[in-house]
Amino acid sequence: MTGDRKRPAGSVDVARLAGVSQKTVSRVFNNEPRVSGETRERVLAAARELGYRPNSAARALLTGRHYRIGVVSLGTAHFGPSSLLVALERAARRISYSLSVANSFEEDATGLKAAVDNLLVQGVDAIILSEPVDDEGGEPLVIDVPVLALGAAPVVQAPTVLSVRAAEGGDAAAEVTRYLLGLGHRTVHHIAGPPRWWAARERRHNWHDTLVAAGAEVPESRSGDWTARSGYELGRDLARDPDVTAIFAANDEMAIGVIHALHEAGRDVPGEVSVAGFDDIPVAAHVWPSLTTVGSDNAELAEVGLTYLTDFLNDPEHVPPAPPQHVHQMVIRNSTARPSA
Amino acid sequence: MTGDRKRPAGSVDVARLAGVSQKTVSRVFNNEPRVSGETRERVLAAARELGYRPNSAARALLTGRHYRIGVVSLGTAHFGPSSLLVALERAARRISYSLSVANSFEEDATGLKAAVDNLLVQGVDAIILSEPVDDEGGEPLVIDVPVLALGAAPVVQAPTVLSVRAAEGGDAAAEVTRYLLGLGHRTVHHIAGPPRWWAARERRHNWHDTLVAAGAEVPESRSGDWTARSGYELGRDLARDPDVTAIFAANDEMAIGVIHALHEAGRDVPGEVSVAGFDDIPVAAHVWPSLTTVGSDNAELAEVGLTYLTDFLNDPEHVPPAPPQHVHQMVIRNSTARPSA
DNA sequence: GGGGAGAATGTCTACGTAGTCATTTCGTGC
DNA sequence: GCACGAAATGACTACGTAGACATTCTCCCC
Repeated sequence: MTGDRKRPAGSVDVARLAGVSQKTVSRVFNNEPRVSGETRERVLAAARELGYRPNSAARALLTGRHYRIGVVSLGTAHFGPSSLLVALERAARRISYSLSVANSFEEDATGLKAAVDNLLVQGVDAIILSEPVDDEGGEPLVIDVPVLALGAAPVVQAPTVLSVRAAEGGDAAAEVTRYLLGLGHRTVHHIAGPPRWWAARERRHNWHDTLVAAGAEVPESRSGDWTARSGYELGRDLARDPDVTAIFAANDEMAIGVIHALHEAGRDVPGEVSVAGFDDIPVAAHVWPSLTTVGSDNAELAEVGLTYLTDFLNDPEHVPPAPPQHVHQMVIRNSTARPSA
Repeated sequence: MTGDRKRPAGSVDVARLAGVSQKTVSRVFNNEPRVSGETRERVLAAARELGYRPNSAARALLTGRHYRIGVVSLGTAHFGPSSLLVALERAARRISYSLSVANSFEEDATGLKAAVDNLLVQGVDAIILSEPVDDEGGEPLVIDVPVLALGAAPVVQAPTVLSVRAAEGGDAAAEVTRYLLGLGHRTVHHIAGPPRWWAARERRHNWHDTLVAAGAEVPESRSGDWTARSGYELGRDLARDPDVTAIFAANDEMAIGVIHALHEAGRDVPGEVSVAGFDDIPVAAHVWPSLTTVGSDNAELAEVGLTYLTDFLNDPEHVPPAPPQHVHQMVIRNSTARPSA
């Protein structure tokens, strides 16, 4: 009945059907004020009949705005990045933006640049670096749209670089380390994340400084790759050392791997060795023993960061003075205890 | 030195600098054959100097192709969907497509429609439904681009609906159930996923049919929400029932929750109760006890599905006769064993 | 050296929308 | 009933690219 439409209806078709000019259709769909209620109704009815949908490409061509934000995530399905991505999409959609994703894969040295280029080519109004890594190559990444870095500001050259920082005194890694020392452990061993990652370096750094400040011996730390498997492998070495009574892993999955290794070696957790993780992944409360860890509210981080970013996009002159902050929350469960004896 | 460019360079600017026509620039950037090597060089040099990047919006406006694929994922950070998303992006980028994500949130009944609309508005060449859920409303979802359903074909009305199916005889849930029965368990209890989810229904269905085929009693199954917490809560009930000796959870996280509940109730796993999961998440090998589960190669699923889809987009007349298939692989670990006496 | 084929490049145009500015319509006061 | 400002609408145009078609150039052969 409606006739087959070879190509989708445009605002001109809607205008013809509604008996108005194309410009008026444009006005209706952009919620411009100078349109009478009756005309608006008529246009909307016509649009509905034709199944009209504004052409985003034409709009972007003309205005230069895409209403799309690119997110550089990492090529992993770890809980942190994944939940952040979900939260970002949700926050973006609420303000009528859409999200494009590009992953920077660990094994590919040029991954970050390739991911960013992929986003720039398709047209994005800004780029969010979720869990940034540093480019090893040394030459800074050139990005010609504003950048929001979540958690850190890596070496990028962009018109504007915004960031969401950890709250003052909210060094979560330090808090965990202090907590373990406070239980009576002589020192705390650390299993770090890959050093390329800003988050991994920061956690290691805070752990290190906390030990030094407390006058505790600083054991050598070794780096895993965030996976439970890497935690397991590094954990087997630690399990052999009877002096090890407390281990802080840079994320929960490695912590779970460490506990696995300790179990296998016959060392009780937390009886002989305390283990703490980082992230508070959903299973952390349900593994055996349940994991002491630090959670962060990724939903809020995404919401706050995205608002900060789009506020800037809408009014670049008016950069908020202070970047928003992000807080962590330690959760004490059963994988940590006072040292025996 | 390069002078400030208020707006980014276009192909016209490049053409002027290179001393050629705009159309020739277009040819170079589209790898068209009729361009001499020397001209190509000159154009590329000019483009480099100006920092030229083809305007995707203009191209999309003219050609109607966006080289962008929309993925409807779910608003969760579970391993299955997340790893699939990562794999899809990787596969898409390899063939010069980009990916837009929209999440359909569980709590929002209109989530699926809203997610799809968000994708359609921004312009995508096709939509991938990862882990589809059925719209409860009953009225089918109308999508005016081709759709690829991974794992199932939900009720959508689209010009083309492709799907990737489970391989023949690859009923992974059936395989797990048979395996548990084969160990000597009288029957197998099941903790299902949310019934809206196609995957949850299918696993439950296969579990059910396998029990019936084996002449085993079919216990009532209850549904969780994929989280470890829901598995824990449902598991507490099962832990009280001494007849329960084998439990098959619809995903690994719920299985971990179930084991938690059993531990708490003092029931040994796998000594008294065997528990199997589904997905083979990375920590499954490292929890205590390590988890018997079923893994699937999401990277391959993404690769195969995306190739199938883009082949179709490039040549719609030539639909491959049979949809590609997807295989699962059972991994037996320490959470399952023969029933004790 | 004229002709011709094919390679290389150019000209012109349309895609669908929103900005700019012009024009029409409406309501109000006198 | 006329002037006048504001509200409502319209006409025209540009955005950056690629398709269709035209034109020029190159090389080779008789």
